[in-house]
Amino acid sequence: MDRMGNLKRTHYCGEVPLEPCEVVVCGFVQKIRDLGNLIFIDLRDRTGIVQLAFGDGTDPEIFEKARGVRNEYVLMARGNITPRESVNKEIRTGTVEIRVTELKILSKAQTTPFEISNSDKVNDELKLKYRYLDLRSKKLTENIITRHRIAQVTRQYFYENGFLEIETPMMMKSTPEGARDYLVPSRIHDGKFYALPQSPQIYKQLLMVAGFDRYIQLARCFRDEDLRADRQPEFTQVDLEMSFVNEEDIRTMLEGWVKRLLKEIKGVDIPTPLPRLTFADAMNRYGSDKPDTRFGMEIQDISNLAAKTGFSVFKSAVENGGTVRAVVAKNAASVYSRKEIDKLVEHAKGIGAKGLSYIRWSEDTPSCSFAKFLAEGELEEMLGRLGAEKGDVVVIAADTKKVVCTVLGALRLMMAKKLDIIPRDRFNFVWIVEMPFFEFNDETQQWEAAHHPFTMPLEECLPYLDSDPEKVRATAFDLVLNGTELCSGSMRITDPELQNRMFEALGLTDEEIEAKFGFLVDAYKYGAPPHGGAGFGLDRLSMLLCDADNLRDVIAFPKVQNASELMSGCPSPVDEKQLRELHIATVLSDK
RNA sequence: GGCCCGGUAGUUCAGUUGGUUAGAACGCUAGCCUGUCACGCUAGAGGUCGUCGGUUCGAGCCCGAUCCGGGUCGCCA
Repeated sequence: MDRMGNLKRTHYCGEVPLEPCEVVVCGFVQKIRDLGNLIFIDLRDRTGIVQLAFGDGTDPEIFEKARGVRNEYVLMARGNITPRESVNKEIRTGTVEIRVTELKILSKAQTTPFEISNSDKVNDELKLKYRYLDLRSKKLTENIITRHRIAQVTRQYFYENGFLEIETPMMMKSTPEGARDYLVPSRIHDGKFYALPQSPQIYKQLLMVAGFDRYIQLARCFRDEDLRADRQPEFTQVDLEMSFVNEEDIRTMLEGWVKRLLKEIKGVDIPTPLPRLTFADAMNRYGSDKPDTRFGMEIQDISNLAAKTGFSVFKSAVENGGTVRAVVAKNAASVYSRKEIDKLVEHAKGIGAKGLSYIRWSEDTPSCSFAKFLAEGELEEMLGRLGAEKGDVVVIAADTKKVVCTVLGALRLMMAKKLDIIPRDRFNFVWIVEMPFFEFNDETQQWEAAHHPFTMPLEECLPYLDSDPEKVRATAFDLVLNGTELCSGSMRITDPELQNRMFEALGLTDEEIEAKFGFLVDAYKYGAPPHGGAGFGLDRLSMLLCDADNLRDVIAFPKVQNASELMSGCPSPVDEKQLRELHIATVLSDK
């Protein structure tokens, strides 16, 4: 193996000049093509690939050395950029090659457990165990670099707008409301714990009280909850807070940022202001608080029509204050056979529906699951009202409004995916505004705060706070992109009395309020600018801008479904000695 | 915690009704090859069929349990 010595890299592989000159490049061996008296090596670094050529005038000693090179060896090569005899149009440097005059093998490599250039197809478990190898792949390298650029544009934008980047503590007070905390035991304080932040929420509000006026942080956040494709236990949030603004001002600021990002990262112009939907509209039309608006198939209310029929399921739903609604899937009859529709029905039941009615119109006569309850002409009237035509499939749910919307919202998405009618490379942002302040918990049969307890209700809703929780809406808003929730924001409560009422509404006693949030309530007694802000999921945003469908593809060292990391094997047991120092005794579960 | 999917050479996969020595491609090793870029040709090595148990004369295949990974529901104020 060689040392670099005095040799210095002059160019990255993917960025070499395309005219004759001498260069020094470094990188990993992507591919070797040995033709006997002629050897080609594709050398790869984070910028791309360049071809090294040996033979035809190469010093015999260097040629012999090149013969010993294997995939993923780390090389440094000096040589002359020379036009190629035949061009590779796939890569930027495809018109040239480097005739090597000096070759250093800086590191050898064992045969890798999978081929880097083919890693797309390899099982995730293996790739995650050797994450550092998978990160060499083109896709992950590009994603990680794109993420860097997103962070860079983000900082630039907010700096330009007068935001200060301020770090908040990673070890903070545990506040068990909401998601589970990751705890950090204290060695010095027997039996006491820090928590890792679920978000810097309280600190950033206190920064406003401290007068910093505009704050931004690319903040690491931690939640000890189960994972999903779009949920990691450890994630990064573009966290910001502004003083002397209203929620409209916050949204405008965010829109400017989103517009800049899409332009600089994707080269796409998105019109601002971004469209907005009230929470109620989103639920009514899309059955979701994070609607994918890239396609239609909106939910239609046919309650009054359905109530007239002889179908008792429809009638009783409406009579009991519920609703009957439908989604029409255009030209779906060929894809949705009876069997496929049965699957839909099963799925609907899995998410809370008692059943599902449908009309499948493939032949001249539509086949309708509740036809025998209908009088002459009623089916035609229904189809006409829904705008359904031959070839379409209609699914109908009858239940409480909440169940109907949720079920049809899920089916709408499912069917659209299967029918492949969702346009890719569209960026449909939508604000969800006028979020409800409380939500009804079916289990406890109580109204509970839908957001964190610092969220300000809408001014006009304050009178209903105690009397009529259902009517109270919050200053909270979400930003949704293509059906993924990216951002949550709101104005904050700065009135200590109102804040105390909120804590009480959450079921906290005075003692608990004092112990957990006393410092925050106190802070607001010393002069607090009106303020609000938002937290924006950087990982999810990166995922969407990289056209990835899993957060793992935009996080360098992600965790898997059971929250462990396959490469290092954490979490792992620790020494007895460490536990004793931390005053910790473990109680293992039966398993 | 529930439901669904997956686990066979290093990798991606195939494997018939339960039946002889478990195959292919890529990768790897060796040899040949002066313009390749999915280089080509020849030969070779490489397997605890995730693990444990059961049924059977006989299990990659059937049954049970379990581990690992993925998706999803619950959960994520």
